[in-house]
Formats: sequence, structure tokens, C-alpha cells
Amino acid sequence: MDKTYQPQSIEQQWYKTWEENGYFKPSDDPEAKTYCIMIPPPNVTGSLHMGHGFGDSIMDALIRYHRMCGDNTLWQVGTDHSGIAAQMVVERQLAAESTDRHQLGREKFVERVWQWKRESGGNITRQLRRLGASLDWSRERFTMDEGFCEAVQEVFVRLYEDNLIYRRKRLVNWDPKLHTAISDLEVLSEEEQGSLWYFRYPLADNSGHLTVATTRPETMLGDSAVAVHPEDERYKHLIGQCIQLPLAGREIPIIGDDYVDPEFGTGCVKITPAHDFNDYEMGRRHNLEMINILDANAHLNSAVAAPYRGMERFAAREKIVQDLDALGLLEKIEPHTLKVPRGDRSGVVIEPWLTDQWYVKTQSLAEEAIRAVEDGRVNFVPNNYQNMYFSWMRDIQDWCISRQLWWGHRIPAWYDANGAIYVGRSEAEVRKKHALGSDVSLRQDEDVLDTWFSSGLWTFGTLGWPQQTPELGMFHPTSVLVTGFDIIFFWVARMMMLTLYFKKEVPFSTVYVHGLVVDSQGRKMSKSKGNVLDPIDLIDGIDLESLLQKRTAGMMLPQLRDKIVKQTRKEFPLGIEAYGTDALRYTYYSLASTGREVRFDVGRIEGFRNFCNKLWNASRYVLQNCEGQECGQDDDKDYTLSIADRWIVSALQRTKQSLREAIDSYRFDLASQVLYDFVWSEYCNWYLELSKPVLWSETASSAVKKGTRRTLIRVLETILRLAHPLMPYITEEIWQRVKTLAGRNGDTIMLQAYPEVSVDKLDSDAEAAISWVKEVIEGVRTIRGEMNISPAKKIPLILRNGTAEDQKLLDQTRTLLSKLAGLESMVWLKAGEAVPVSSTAFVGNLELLVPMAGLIDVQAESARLEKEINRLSKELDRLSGKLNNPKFVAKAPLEVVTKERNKLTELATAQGRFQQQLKTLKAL
RNA sequence: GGGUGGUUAGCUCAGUUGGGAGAGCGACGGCCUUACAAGCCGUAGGUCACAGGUUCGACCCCUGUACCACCCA
Repeated sequence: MDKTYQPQSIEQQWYKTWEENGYFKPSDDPEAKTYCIMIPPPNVTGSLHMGHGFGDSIMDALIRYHRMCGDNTLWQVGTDHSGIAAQMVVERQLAAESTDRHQLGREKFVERVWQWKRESGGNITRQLRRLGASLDWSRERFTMDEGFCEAVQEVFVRLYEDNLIYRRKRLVNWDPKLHTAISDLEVLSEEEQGSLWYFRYPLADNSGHLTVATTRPETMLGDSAVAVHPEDERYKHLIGQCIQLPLAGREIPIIGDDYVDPEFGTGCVKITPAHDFNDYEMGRRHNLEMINILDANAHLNSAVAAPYRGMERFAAREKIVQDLDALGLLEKIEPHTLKVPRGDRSGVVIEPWLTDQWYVKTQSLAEEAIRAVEDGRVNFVPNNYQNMYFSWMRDIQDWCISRQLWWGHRIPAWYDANGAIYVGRSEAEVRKKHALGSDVSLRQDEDVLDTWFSSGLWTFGTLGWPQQTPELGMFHPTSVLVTGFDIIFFWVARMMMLTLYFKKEVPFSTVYVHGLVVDSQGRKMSKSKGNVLDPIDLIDGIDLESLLQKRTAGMMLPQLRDKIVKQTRKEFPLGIEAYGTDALRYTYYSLASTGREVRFDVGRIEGFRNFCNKLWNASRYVLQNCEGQECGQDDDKDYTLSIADRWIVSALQRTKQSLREAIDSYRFDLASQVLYDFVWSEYCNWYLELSKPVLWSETASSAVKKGTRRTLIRVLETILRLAHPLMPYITEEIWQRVKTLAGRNGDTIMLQAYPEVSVDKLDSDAEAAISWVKEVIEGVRTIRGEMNISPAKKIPLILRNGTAEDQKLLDQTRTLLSKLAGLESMVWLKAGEAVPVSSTAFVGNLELLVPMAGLIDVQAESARLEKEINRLSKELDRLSGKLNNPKFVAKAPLEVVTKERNKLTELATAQGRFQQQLKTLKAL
């Protein structure tokens, strides 16, 4: 074995072996409980970012854990077709070839996207393999697969037939650059600096004016009313009168509506029902005219007065402000911060726009989806996320599912010459069902479905629905969905609604919601901020120049580019080291607590890389001592367990217990902590050291040596199985070398049993004994450290005032103490015997004395004693204060009082001893 | 404006029937001790955001305040 752990030399080899041997597939054991996770399908155009890496690592840990627990386990992989993003990528390619999709035509364009997907869509699957994800690749699915398309179409048709889908002209989020409607979730509203313009709107009877404030002057050409609060004393008398709308030459009413906030602006609001969601609602309440003044490019259309026709929206804004100013109607302009909605893909300002779109009626679907959580068929982890789910579900709007794109599932609806709609699985089915002869010409709807509509079917569509496949019967409902809280609305909610409706069962019984990965400054990682990290770069490492290039690629704005370069150079002056997959994964787990943010600090991953190295080197030590030796590999019984052996085995049982509890409750942070502590602080720091005096002893019996070797190798082998779900590669690599010596066989650790707790191996005597040993050794080490005694110097130790129990423990562990504390002698002091001047430590009442002659600095020792006396004084004050309080003694539980009393006596004795010691010292 | 989560060591974070404040990293001191310097040994460092309340006793329960983050309007 190499002296240091080299992840890059083993990882990809093991992954290949696992995959080729089919270890990732379900066991097909009909007796076994099933366990199934559907990967949240990443967007086929993208690559995995840290957030994916986090979620996927958690899923893999769950899957590997359940697989080792014997469950029939399926983790199914796939990607979604990502309508807008994929279409944009190919459109950009076409633009580079000086053409566009319209010149190419729909059919050829779609073929181009497929071609692109075949060539470039594999990035994500490569990354997943590098992360060690044990996905069943043979069942990989894509939302545009033939079978999946069938499911999508079936769902659309049935929902339509059940009167849950309709087509209507309504206000949607329109992306004027991409020329499509997008969902609320694809709209990001961020605060930007804008202005609040105050305009005077003359009253129609010339008796004065009202001043309205607006953030969007250009929409005034589409105003249908001015609204005031019905109780607003300033204006209520004007309700019912009319305004002469400037520049438009129309009269519009003044209406009263308590939606108006009298405190905002002037308390008068212009109402533009065709271009604002709130105004739209108000327009419906008051039966106002909907005047659409924009075209698909967000240029002003022919509904407006001639001078403004064809103008771009922001150019029109300027001209309208100028024109109103010229008319003396501009009262003032105030700077104003407002939330500006932008398309998450295009980055342009989204327009609320009136168009014909398809909608899903969500009311009844949502009610069932709410019930499923209320009655516990689905539970959220952490539980409080269900509130977020409820609040969204209870206030749900009908879902706009049509997109004006070419890439996606085309809506299975046809129109005749009169615009009548026919929905069916194919044109032929439609013609047959409605008895339409070949003389009737039909054209299919041009639009495609929202990608989330298809993703909503993910859990059952990927298992073969609408066919009733065996897998569907076996693995649905799935066990758990692992996802970030940011997509509870979009995806979780939609899966719930569609699955409950079509399968009459929940899609998953648990939703485990993990935090959002943010950078070391706490900012969300995003391409535009240039702070994204590619998990693969943490695995393989990356030099600074390559990282800079990656982060600034396609960056248009030079000032932003400079900022990113600067910040990247500051954070990663030397680039990023190669840490390997297991270290990356372990870091993820250590951060997977219940918080909402996961702050990824590169500092932490190094610690876990070191942890891998620790495990590696511990294994080297164990192997060096066990290879070619008898270590119980044949399950012989001719060995004896020492007290240290019994202790580590006992501690191992507790570790197993805690680890299982942590994983079962999705607390991977606690799981990683428990394992780390056991491996490093107990097994390596103590047990391995305790094994040395035995193995190197010339007097120890072969049975004892064999017991120690057996324990060394078997505890290590158990550690490997415990750790495997978290760190798959290093555990497999080491396991292959130790399995035979540990008396196990099998081709892979992946399919070994996850360790079970053996209560009968808990051994409180051994635990107490080793705890005592540790305290004695630590006491001596502290003296040594603080007195600056070289670690190489062997020192004498005198023990005084111990109990019979101490004496017994001492006899049992003499060689261990001597070796680990670096002692040249140990003397048990008889009563009344004189002691040389010494430095002192305590284990309970037992005094540890290290004689000072030639070793110890009197000044330093006095200081040390005084410090200790002080510390004890504070503690004693606290305790006696408590015990002198009659209420405490009267009301606190007896055991607490007793405990505090005992502590007080113990500390007082210790303090007395220290004081005595100090006195002796000063007398010198 | 409404809602949710957070505020614990220099940094990143744990801490549930309310009874001794912890880890990793960093800092400081000492060590190449036959697995590991990616290591070993030791040490320092905290009014648990603030103010009240409940309680014999509060990081923990209750009320309020401040600040941060996110979601919704």
C-alpha cells in the first residue's frame, strides 16, 4: 500500500468494476423489502453543480445503505428535456451558422436538438459516475423517450376528457425574447433601482386632476381605470366620475377598490388590466376593458395612438414621459426600488401578456395532494417544510402548461377551420372519435407542454406507466424523494397532484429536503455571479487559470468579468487541490444538517481528505500486523481478548447504533461525525496504540496476540462496511485487502451486510477500565506537556491514595500505561511513605505524581497548580451556591442533588490536594 | 406587509424529556515516537444576538426587540 491515500488511482477503476458486474441493479429478491429513489432529473443541457452533487451524494448513501441492509433497491436515473434551455442552446448554434429555426423548419430543428442531445447530453451522466452514484444505468430514462412521451400524452388526454384541462385567453408571464409563456417559477424577481413617475390625469369634467404614481409609464396607453380606496376621504367622492386619459384620448372611470393602498404613492392607481396581474384581477372585478397594447416582442401594437405604434417598450416609456411632461402633466419623478421580474433563462423583463394558453385546473388536484400530507401518507423531513408546501398548495393558481416552443411534448390537440378543438392520442383517433372525414382539414396545436408537466409523471412514467409493468407494481410508490426546498412548489407539488390523480397513490412516502449549497460568503451559487464550483474540480483538482476560464466563459460584461476574476484569485490563489470523491462526499454529509443553507468551505474538504488518509494508514498498520499471521480468519476459537479488545468492540456497538439512528433519521451530519470520532479518536488514537504493547511484547501469549490481531482486523472490516455508503471507493479498495483476514468473503463490499448491533458485546467493565487508562495517560501527558518534558524522556510515576479498584486496574494495564505514557517506572505508594517533590494530576481520588528532580521547573509547576486551584474555586463557588439554596435542595430531583453533592466533595478534595502540593512546593 | 429559518469559540457548524457548553479548521507550545508531518502530544479561546418572563435551575420553554437569509405579496 502507498504511504498516502491516492484516490485518483482507484476510483474510476472501482466504478467500472461495479457497473460492469451489474451491482447497481435491483436484487430481484421477491422476499426483500423494496427501496426506490428516482433521481430528480437534471436538465439535459447542463452539468452538475454543487447542489446536485450534494443531493446525489445523499441519495447514493441512502441507496447503498439500504442495499447493504438487504433491500431490493432501485435508484433510477434520467434527465429532463428542458424545453427552453435545450432549444436555446441549439438556437445559439444556428445563429452561429447565420441561420435560425424558422429557416430550418420545425421538423429539422427538432432533429438538430436530438442530435445535440446525443452528442452533448452525456456530461451529467459522466459526472454522476465520478461521484460514485450507484444508479441502475440500464434503466436510464429521458423525458422525451418514446414510452415516456406516451405517458405524457395519455395524461394530457385524460385530464382533458375529465374536464381538468382547458384553453383560455389569460394573462401569462411572457418572455419577449424567447417568445413563450413561462411559469411563475421561471420568473425571478429581484430588486432593482427604478423610478416612480407621478402623472396628472385630468378629470373628464375639467374640474381638476388626479395624480397617479406608476413604475411603468408605457402601460398608461392601456389604462382602463383609475382606482382609489373606497374609504379614502381624499378621493371617495370622485368614484364614478371619469378621467380623460392623456395621449390616448379615451375616457376611463374612477373606481373604488380596497386593494388600493392609500399610503402608496398618491393613493390613486392607474389600472392596466391587460398588462399587470393585480390590475387584471381588478379589471375582472369591475368589468373593465382589457386593452392589449403590446405585441410578442413587447413592442407597442396598433391599439395605441399612431406616434407610439411599433415602438420598443422602453423607448416608448421615455417618449411617453417626455410627451406628458410637454403637456405639463408630469408632476415629479422619484427614485424607487422595485422588484423587476426577469426570465430566468433570457434575463429580459417579463411582460404580463394576454394570450391563449392551456391550463390545468388545480383546485381538486391540490385538495387531494394536501390531504396526502395531512393524513401522513407523505411526510416531509425536516417536518416544517410541510408548511411551505401547504401554504403554496392552499393558494394555488391554475397551471399554465403550454409553451410556445418547438422542443418538447407537442400538445395533442387539433383545430378545424372553425377553430373547434379536438383532443386525442393522434389525429387518426381524433378523426374517428368525432367522425371527421378526410374533407375536414385539421391542424395540430403548435405549442408544447411545460417541462414540469412531464417531470410531474417522473416516478410512475419512468416505470412504464401507462403499461402495468412489474417494476411499476414493485417499486411504486417510491421510498423517498431527495430534493432542495427551492423546488417543492414546482416539482414536488406537481408530482403529488398528477401521481395521486393517475395512480391513486402517492409518488413517495418521504420528501427529504436538503439545504441549498451556497459559497463561502453565503451567496447562492450562480453562473452569473461566477461563484459556481464543479464537484469534479474538487475531486480532480483544477489550476487557477482553468478555473478562471471556466468561471468567466461566455461572460459578456467586462466589469463583471473583472470582479469574478478578482474574487476567484482571492479565494483560490493556487487553484483547487485534488481531494478525491470520498473526501468530497464526506464533506457533503458533514454539512447535511437541518439548516437551509449549506455553506461550502473548501477548508473543510481538506480535513476529510486527511480522514481518508487516516483510514488508509490505519489499514496499513493493521495489514502489516495481520498479513501472514493468525488473526482468526478461520473462525478458530483459540484466542483471548484483552481488556482493550473488549473495549473497542463494545465502543463499536455504540457506534453502529448511533450511525444507524443517524442515517435512519436523515442526519448525515451526525452520521459522519459519529463515524469520524470512532475511527480517528477511538480506533486510531487509542486502540491502535493500545495494540502495540501487546503485539510487540515478547512475553504476551500467542492467544492474546491472536485476539488482538483478530480484533484489529475485524473492527477495521466493520468500520469499512459502516463507512461504505458514505465513502464508497476507499472502503472497497481496503476491504478487498482485509476481507479474507477478517474471515469474510464476497466480490464487493457493496453487497455485504450492513453491520448490526450486537448488544451482547457491550462491555461496561472494559469501557470503565479503558476510560480509567485514558485518564491516567492523559494526566501524565498533561504534566509532560506543560512541564516541557521531552516526549522521548521516560519518566517515573508514583501513585498515591488510590482505591483497591485503582490498584486492580493498574495491575491489569501496567504495560499499556507504561508504553503510552512513556514511563520508566510505576510505584504504588504505601500509606505514610514519603514522597519527593512532584508535579500532580488526579484521576478521581487517585493521585498521579511525577517526581520533579531534574525535570520540573518549580515556577511553571506553581503556576500550573494555581491555575488549576482557581478553576476549581470557580466551580466550587457555583456548586456550593446551588446547594446552599434551600429551594434547590427541596425542589430538584434527588438524583440531581446527590450528583451535585458528590461533585462538590470530589472537587473540594482535589482542590485541597492541589493546595497542599502548592504549599510543599513553595516551602522549597 | 405576511410567513419560515437562523444568530453558540477567530471561521464553518453540532448541541431535546431544562441540571457538567462541544467538533472540525485556524491559533499557540512541544515532537520526524518502527501506520500516518495529509501525522502525534498538549494548551488557549465562548455574557450561547439583546431584553424580559416561567422555573430551585434556561443555549434549550414563553413574550418582545434587533440583525441576517429565504419564500410569498
